[in-house]
This record gives sequence, C-alpha cells and structure tokens, in this order.
Amino acid sequence: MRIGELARTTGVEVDTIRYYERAGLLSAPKRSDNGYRTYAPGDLARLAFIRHCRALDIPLADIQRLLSIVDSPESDCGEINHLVDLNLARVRARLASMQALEQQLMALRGQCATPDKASACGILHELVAAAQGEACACHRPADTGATSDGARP
Amino acid sequence: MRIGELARTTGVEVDTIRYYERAGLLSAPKRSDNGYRTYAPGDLARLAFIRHCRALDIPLADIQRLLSIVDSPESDCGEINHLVDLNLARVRARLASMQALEQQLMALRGQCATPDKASACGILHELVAAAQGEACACHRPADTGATSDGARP
DNA sequence: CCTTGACTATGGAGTCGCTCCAGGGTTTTC
DNA sequence: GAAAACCCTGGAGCGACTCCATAGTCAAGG
Repeated sequence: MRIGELARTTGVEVDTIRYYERAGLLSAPKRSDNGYRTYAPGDLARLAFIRHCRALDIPLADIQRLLSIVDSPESDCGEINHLVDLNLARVRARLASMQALEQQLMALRGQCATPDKASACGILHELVAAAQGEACACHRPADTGATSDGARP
Repeated sequence: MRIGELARTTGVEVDTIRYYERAGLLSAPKRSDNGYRTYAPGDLARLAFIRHCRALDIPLADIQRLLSIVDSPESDCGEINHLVDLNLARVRARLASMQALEQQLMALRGQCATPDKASACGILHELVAAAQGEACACHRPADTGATSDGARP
C-alpha cells in the first residue's frame, strides 16, 4: 500500500502522513525499489488511531505516549486516565473562556443596529472606550477592568 | 515614553509590541538619540485598542482593518458589523466543536474506572475500536462514522 | 516510441501570534 | 565605578500542519 492509498483510506493527507513520520509517530515504512513508501495493514491501524485521537484534539505528544502504551500492553493504564483527564481539563478551560468571549462579542454586536458612519458606530466606540478603561459591555464591574488588567482569554 | 513603560501601562509585553510594529499594526515610533523607541500618548491608545481586541480573540488581520477604519472616521461602519459577525461565527463554531469534544472525552474517561493493565483499559480499547470504525462513544450513530469520515473538530 | 497525467520523493518555507535568546549598547542606581 | 535594569537587532522556536519547487517513476493512450 502506497502513501496515496493510505491517505485516501484514513482521510489523512499525504503531507500530514510524512509529517507524522518525521515527528516520530509513525515508524519509517519499507521502501520499494523506486523509493516509494510501502505501508503494511498495521500502519493503517496505527494512523487511524492517530487520526481519531487528533479528532479528539489530543496533542501529538500525548498521542505518542498513548501509542507507546498501546505497544506495551502490560504497562499500567493509570497514565492513560491521567492523559485523558488533562485533555478534558484543557478543553473545559478553553470552553469556559470561549463562552465568555461569545457573550462579549454578542454585547459588542448589539451596539450597532444600523450601519452608518464609522465615527458614530457603537461597536467602534465601545472598543475604543474599553481600551481606555471605561465601563463597557466586555469589562463588567466584577472584572478588574482598566487599562492595566489581565483580562486574557 | 519608552517601550518598557508602554508595556507596563498596557499590559502588553515588550517583545509583543515590537512584533506588532513589525506586523504593521503599530507605526514605527520616533527614536531618541540612543536609538530607543519613543512613544506618544496616541500610540498608547492604539496599543490599548489592539490589546482589547486581542482579548476578544480578534485576529491581527481583522484588528488591522478595524484600525484603518478608526483612522478614517468618515468611512462606512458596515464592515465593522461584518468583522464582528465573522468573529462571532468563528467563536460559536469553535464552541460547538469543543462542546462535542468535551462529551467525547467524558465518555472516554468513563470507560476506565479502576487503573489496571493497559491491555484491559477501556479507554485504550475504545480508542483502538473507534479508529477501526466500530461503534464507540465518540462516533454516535448520527455521525458519519467509520474510518474514512470527516469528524474534524 | 513518446507524451500525458497521476503519483511519489526531498528539502525548505510559510502559517499564526507570539516568546525567547544571544550578543551587544545605554541608562540608572547604589 | 560597578551592578542592575533597560534597550537594540536578528534570528530561532512553538504546534500541527500546509504548500511549494524540483525531480524521479510509472501506466495508459495515440
């Protein structure tokens, strides 16, 4: 099986497969006489595993760790729990900040009902005012507010 | 005002300020005799504006567009609405995929209650099975499922 | 036999938004 | 006068790809 067929079968782009090889997630496959990569069914399963983990947004370093555990089935699976927990925490943290972000953008969007001159635009006014540390829909009173705060998302 | 003071006042790191200058979001400031950047109050307001937009996760290219609109207040503000709408849509799309992701990771986490041998780990089994296209907690029946689907996050 | 087109190879650069570093010069403080 | 704090430039690194130029390989059609 050549790289193109592997790509079509798994839905992973050819460039990405080669990238995974460089990154050490896939071992270098055999080469045919013309230098083409030749993959075995085991490579297909391994790449499908990687692809599924990536669909779960698990970083490559974690996937590499999971693969090494898969390769040694006698090892303790406690680390697997830990990896999944870490990724879950990461996703939840990002989720919370994005929900706040959505609220802020919605509030901002509500500032401009009818398009007009930019100088009268509520959105722009809001952004400028917020940058100056005035009260705005984005920095609520509960927030630390002002120009020097740390409202990173 | 030198770059360090600007950084402290706005909460933007020195390196980032120089990066914004390179990226064209901040115009090159005057230099004093020793070559140090010397910023005017207008630069402070501009950088605070950028910082606030970044807190809203608006990409630099969009911020650059907003800044050019701010610079020409007679222009139409319709594009501002459009930019905010686009960013809102982007955030919402990402939000939806992350919520699905959280569900999938939670389902995965539920597969392993008690740490044991990796060969018996429900999480690993689930990941491998899912990669092989079998039914799993991640690919629901409603999903297109299987090894060649497009469940990108 | 030759061309066309699909496929594959390599190495390197580009993406985004920073962040860090080396190796220097300058200013402030003790 | 020395130490600490500040500033400069240019370049590399991050994650996870993606795209490119250039070149070799192979099967089908004319």
